[in-house]
Amino acid sequence: MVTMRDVATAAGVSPMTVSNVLTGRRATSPEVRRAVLEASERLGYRLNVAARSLRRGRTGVVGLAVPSLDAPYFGQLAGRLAARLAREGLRLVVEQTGASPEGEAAAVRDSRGGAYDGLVLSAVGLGGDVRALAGDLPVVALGERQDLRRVDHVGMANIEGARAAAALLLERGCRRLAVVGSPPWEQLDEPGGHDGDAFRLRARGVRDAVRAAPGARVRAVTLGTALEDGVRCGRALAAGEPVDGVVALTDTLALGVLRGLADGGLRVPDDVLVVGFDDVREAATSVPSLSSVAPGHDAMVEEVVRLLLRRMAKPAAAEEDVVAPFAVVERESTRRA
Amino acid sequence: MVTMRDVATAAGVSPMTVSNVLTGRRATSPEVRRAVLEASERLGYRLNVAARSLRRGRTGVVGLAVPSLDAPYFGQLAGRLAARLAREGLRLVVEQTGASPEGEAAAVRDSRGGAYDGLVLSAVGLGGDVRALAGDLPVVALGERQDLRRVDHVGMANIEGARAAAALLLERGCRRLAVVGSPPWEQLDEPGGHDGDAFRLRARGVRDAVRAAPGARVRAVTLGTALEDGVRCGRALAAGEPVDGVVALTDTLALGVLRGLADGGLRVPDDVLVVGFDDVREAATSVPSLSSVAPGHDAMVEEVVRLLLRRMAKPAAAEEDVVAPFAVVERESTRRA
DNA sequence: GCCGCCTGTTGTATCGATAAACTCGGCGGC
DNA sequence: GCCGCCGAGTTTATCGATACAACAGGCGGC
Repeated sequence: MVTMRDVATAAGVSPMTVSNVLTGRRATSPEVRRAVLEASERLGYRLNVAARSLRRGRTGVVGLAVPSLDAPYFGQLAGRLAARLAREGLRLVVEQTGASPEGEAAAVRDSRGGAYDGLVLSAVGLGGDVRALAGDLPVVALGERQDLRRVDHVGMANIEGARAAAALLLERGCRRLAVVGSPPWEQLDEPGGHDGDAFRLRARGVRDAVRAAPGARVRAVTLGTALEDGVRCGRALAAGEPVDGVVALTDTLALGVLRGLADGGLRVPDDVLVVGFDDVREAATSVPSLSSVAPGHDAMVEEVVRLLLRRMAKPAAAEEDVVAPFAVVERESTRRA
Repeated sequence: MVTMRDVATAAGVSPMTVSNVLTGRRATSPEVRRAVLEASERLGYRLNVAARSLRRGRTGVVGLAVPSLDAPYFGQLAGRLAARLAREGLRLVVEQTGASPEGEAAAVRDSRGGAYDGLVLSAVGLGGDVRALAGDLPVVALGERQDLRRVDHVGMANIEGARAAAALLLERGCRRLAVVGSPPWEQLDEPGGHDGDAFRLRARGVRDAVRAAPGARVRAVTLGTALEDGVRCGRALAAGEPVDGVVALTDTLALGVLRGLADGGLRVPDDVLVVGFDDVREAATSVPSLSSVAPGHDAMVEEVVRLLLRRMAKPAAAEEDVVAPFAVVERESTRRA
């Protein structure tokens, strides 16, 4: 392996000068600079990032821990965040937690080893005192565990957004709704275990809207959260007691539901209206295109970066909890003929 | 920051003993082990990965560089690969190259800094001597640049797969085909610039199949490679000279085409048949579901890991170039009523 | 003409973990 | 009863880059 010392020897200067030339942190004479760059090029020198970050105590890398990499929502989040952080001179690396509290805790703990200057944690299961786990590592949480304490947090308007989504269906005349992805109805207000997760909050929003609509009913159908689970829910809905509107708590589920309803012979929007949540890119181009709650992706990414940079600069700053503005985007899946 | 020395002092042993207890590389007495673990826990000790990898020369991390994180194909690849590498005790981190040769070259160069023990490069634009760029870093390339020299490579059966996809349409009676995502037809055999990329290879496969079918014609429609570009292609096809079969060179394009054709009032499969390539998860659940060429994802991941581990163990081994077996998966989009 | 200052360069110590060599008490073998 | 060996632990040196202080030399000011 070629080290700075090798380059220094080849260029006839000290290692420190090589460092100065390559980082540009100190002035160097043009001749020396040229000699160093030439030697570095010729030897194929590569800076050792482990050595640098050991010495500097920083890496210039931000981690993003997501439940799974193959869900469109997280992929799109990662893409946006990577692009935004690049503008700050930071690299993003993404890793997968497997959607388990243990995986998420491990991601936080491991990140304290100094591999990242900061961590964006898209938590679905982890609760409790994340700050204690994170130590002095700057962490910004996404997702909706109410008991994510003492960390900066960027949230969505889950309740309000879902309420608006359900209200849209009700406005379009639906009276027999189904919620796909909701926890069992009777658990919505229980504290404990999963209190505060996005699914529960969104389900509450739907319930609120239904309660406010005279004559409307709603039932929960839940078989998981993956695309294929949505398909199964859609089939179950087509086969069971008739419904005229479906609120799917994520777009991934909603896209599955579209498929499942088609399997069961129901047409959207002719027989049933469907609305999703998250406004993933695919929602705009599915057949039929999917109405969805857009949680303000760009604003969220902006806030995540702002909070992260602020905490990296001021470790002791007070925690912030911000919620991005949402919008309901109406598309074919809720448009009455 | 709590270091090993701090833990050692607290436990009344030497730092080396702490290291031995925590890594388990040497036997230690039960009492000492307990004392060390207790102290480590109490002080909230976290191993510094920079220091470890500086000393060890390895990190236990494999990098995956993909053009973009928000394309379903790459997200799904990342998910699969992460899961598979976890079984080998390796972590995967993913980064985005922006689909540019510069971004890809930068990913390779940066990875030589010792951040990763190996790199999986999903290249779309990078050509030339990747080995020279990579130096001693183990690299396994995915994607189809023919001039990716002197690196291990896991490929798809692009020509054969695309030929089979087109053959499927021809078998179903299509005679006026369109290829979406193809380079301009007259460039298919040109050497140079982009010779060998997946789109060109796949387009050639389509051409081969059409040439072998008496009376069949084909034209290329290309406006980009993103989902939205597929939509525009679909609309253009619906508006232009009639076609009865579409080969989209990626599933992402194909899903867009389905939407675009619907916009143009054409029904799939009644008016037009559509087949994609990649067999992303969404293909199984779109409406209509999408026939696609499955490039053998699991086999590919298996081979990638095998080649990577082999090269990490034997840096001087001869380069291998393997191609996974493909299969055409037929779904609704090519099924005649 | 001497002094302080500025610019460019160099030694030295250090970041934290660990490989390798070394120490020491106990124990079985001949 | 002595020797060599083994297990458990310690010491020392090192991985590669860089913060920091020290240092050489040129130059303008009084």
